[in-house]
Amino acid sequence: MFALVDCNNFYASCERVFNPALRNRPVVVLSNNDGCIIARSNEAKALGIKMGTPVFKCRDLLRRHKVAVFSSNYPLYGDMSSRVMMTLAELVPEIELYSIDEAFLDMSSFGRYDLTEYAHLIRRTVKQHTGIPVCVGMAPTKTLAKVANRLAKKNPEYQGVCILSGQEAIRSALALTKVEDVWGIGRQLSKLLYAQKIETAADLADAPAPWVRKHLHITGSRVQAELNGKSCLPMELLRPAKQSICTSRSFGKSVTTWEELHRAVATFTGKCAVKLRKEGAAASLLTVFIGTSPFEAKAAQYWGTKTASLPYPTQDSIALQRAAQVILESVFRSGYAYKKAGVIVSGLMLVKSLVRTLSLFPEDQPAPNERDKKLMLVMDGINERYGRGAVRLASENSEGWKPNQERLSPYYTTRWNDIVTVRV
DNA sequence: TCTGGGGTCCTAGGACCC
DNA sequence: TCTGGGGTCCTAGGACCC
Repeated sequence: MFALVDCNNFYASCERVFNPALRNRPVVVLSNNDGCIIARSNEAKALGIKMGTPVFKCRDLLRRHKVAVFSSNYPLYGDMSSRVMMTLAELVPEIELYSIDEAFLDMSSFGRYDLTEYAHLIRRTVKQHTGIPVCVGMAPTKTLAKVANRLAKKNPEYQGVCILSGQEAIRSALALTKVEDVWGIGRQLSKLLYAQKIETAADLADAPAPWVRKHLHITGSRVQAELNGKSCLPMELLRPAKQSICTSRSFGKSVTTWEELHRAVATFTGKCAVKLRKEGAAASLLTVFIGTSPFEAKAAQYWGTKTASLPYPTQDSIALQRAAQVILESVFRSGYAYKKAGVIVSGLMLVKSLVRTLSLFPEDQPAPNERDKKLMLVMDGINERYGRGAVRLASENSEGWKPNQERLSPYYTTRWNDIVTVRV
């Protein structure tokens, strides 16, 4: 048996933990740049606010119902997530951190336990330790555990717990689940499935396997097998090494000058470098992209992206920024109102297993700068001790492109000065 | 005025090797 | 009229997830 533990309305719940005045009030959390609604409390869902709605389209509704609106506060959500995960890790021998608000638990060693009772214990303990409400679904495969979790969320009478063991329980759960709500079946595939009159998870489980293999490929076949109780997706206890790292933002206002765009790209590159060093990885490829707003129908549109390979794999902010500037120069076109930019590092290798490839012409080969390497260590050390951004490269500067973040709550759990803040 | 960010996996096709 | 068989690597594009 697998359990899927999923936090309810996670970001909205995080905002509530430290602000009791928000209980029973509709709460929404916005995307970066305060653009879209990306989390809603149950009260906000009941008002008909849809996931992903642009704020400007429902500003009236938010005001009318006195909805509490927050910019996203990732330091808070990340910290609350690790508290939830630490609590879960104490309750079961093996846990897979699946996303910021979800974890799979291996329940195979709980044969002698009453699973329903244990699921309720998990819920109570997480609530008590962290203040975050969760739902628990259990079933013989991960995909079925997802189905179970969804039923636990949708049906208040389940009190946050749904156990699917036995054929009958599984079959009726599948009949109640629309095919587009199955994990791994997105918009495009459900369109294809509906055209074949495959409308529920039960229909998909019963569909001819060769047809599924042909049209939904290997991943779809696995989903089908998992719905039929055959476990294909094992627990993944170690997070696999990252293959790419991306930092990108929409801008608070349009950016037209080279200087502002350069500052943004330098900042994103610096953030990628920090993430690389945290991952213990070095990048051999660097991508820079910049673009105008696709929503401005009348304005001139431009989307520029370019990838360059680096002379040697590196995690050095300075080397990466130099390379990023060269790429930016080649994609930059003046005369456009830029709204977004980003940097991707890829071709990652773990530093500890890095073997330097020597050049046939060593005198031409650019060499890593040993002094800068030490500088990075010192910078990371200072920022670790005194807080993110305590020291940075001068090129990293948010002037001119800073995203909107008007409704930010305090960093309740990660910044001393914010801990004493009381908000009503 | 105002529309997110960060990832993964799979497939097909092209270029190349012997 | 007729032109092999067995591979790898890379990239772009499309699908999915949270």
